[in-house]
Amino acid sequence: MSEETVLSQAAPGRKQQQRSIVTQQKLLDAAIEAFSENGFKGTSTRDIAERAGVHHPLITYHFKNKDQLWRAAADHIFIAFSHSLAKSLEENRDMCPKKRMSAMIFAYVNYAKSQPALHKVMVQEASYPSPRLEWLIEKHLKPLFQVTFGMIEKLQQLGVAPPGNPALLFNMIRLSSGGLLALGNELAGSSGIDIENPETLSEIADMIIRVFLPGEVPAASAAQKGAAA
Amino acid sequence: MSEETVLSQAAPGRKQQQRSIVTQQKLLDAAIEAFSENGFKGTSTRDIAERAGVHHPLITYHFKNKDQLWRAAADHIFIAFSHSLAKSLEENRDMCPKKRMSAMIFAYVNYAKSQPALHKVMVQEASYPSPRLEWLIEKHLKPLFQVTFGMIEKLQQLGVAPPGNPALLFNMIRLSSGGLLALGNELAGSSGIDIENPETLSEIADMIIRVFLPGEVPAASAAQKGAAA
DNA sequence: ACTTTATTTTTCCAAACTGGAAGATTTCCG
DNA sequence: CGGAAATCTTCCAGTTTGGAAAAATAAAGT
Repeated sequence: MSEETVLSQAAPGRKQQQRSIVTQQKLLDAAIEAFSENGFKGTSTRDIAERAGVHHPLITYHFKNKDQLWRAAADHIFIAFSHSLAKSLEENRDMCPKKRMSAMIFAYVNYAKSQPALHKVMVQEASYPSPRLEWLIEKHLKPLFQVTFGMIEKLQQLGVAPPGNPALLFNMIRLSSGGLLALGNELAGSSGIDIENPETLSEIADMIIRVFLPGEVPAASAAQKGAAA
Repeated sequence: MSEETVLSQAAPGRKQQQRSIVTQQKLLDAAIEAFSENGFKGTSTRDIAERAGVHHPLITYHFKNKDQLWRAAADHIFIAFSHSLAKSLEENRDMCPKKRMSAMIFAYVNYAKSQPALHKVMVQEASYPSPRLEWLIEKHLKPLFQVTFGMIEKLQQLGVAPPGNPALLFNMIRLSSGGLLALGNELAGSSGIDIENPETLSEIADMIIRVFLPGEVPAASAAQKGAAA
């Protein structure tokens, strides 16, 4: 059953059907929504099936059980997210470090808007230790963060980002974008911030850059990247 | 039964007993913990009673029902929080605006550490619209935020805080402190950040100030407050 | 001490919901 | 058409749900 499903199914005599892919997709979308709203414990497989408009035993069929469905949903979110960041990095390969990071922040904000579950699920799972949290950290967070820490450090060396623990700085950027958008329902009422307005998104990204990357790249390293080895 | 319980009980013939206060406190603490971990829907009254080490019908007795218990728990968190902020403001009444805001950020970070539920509950409730979210916004968030928006605006006028929508700026500060601490379980594994270490807390507060309040107060307004009316 | 009230304990309920299994049925590919 | 893939229906045994009601205990108030 294709890359979407749990563990490759050895040698299936026949290829996966189109409708099956559609069903899996609907279940994944519904699962992401439900898990991000109510957490793992607070979500029932029946709730997910209902949101997907699908009979609940199909979860067993496609994903084996609730836990595997959760993992597939998390994969879905984080793989798409890291693709989105990678694409941004790729497109700005030749820009200066500050422009590259700025582009990444834009990508971050936009992805967080289209998929608020990215951050909600993290908060849900970080509430208390669990095997899922460990899995999430090892499989998705660490690899993603390692890359970013390096970028931040370089920006600090260039005087673009303020000094201090780069991991801390990165997490603040992360929360100012993803964390902010996850609060969408609250911000409208409490702060008059409308995250549905596309202009608000640019406003957020701009402010993050203004605040976290206030310096300018020295002329020496502006042309191409690599200055301090 | 005292200010802790739901709606004053007209004229009780006798005064509340000490053990009752203790029970209510235990239930509130347990409720805060449980609701912040699993959200309203994902938390059962029995789970709360168990954490409190108390028989579950006592919830009905003291708080009427699950919804009222949630509200009492939220009140408990937010009232203590706003007291903590008010105290900080009071103690630094005569300082310059930047020092005053810095002190408030310290207070914020420290409260968020001692009560991570402050932010967790917000994310939980902001997941989807609900009467609880509306109530929270109107009763606690709006009043609290109004004050802070004003402080931020003044700091922007003084050139201490970067320009832009003050509400946005404030929410970023809020997420960089409260939001960060709510992710404690994750940060240790993903970023090597140990929020149990008291030094980490100062590091966080320092960085927030460095990043969000980079400017210095002009000498003219440094002596006392009020410069621009 | 004795009555009255506040608080806790025990027991119960009816309903909804839990994750998952099993088998019948339909749809699609070759 | 034959067979595999996917879906639908039905069922289950058990737990959990929020809350009610009544019985028991502990603390005041006098």
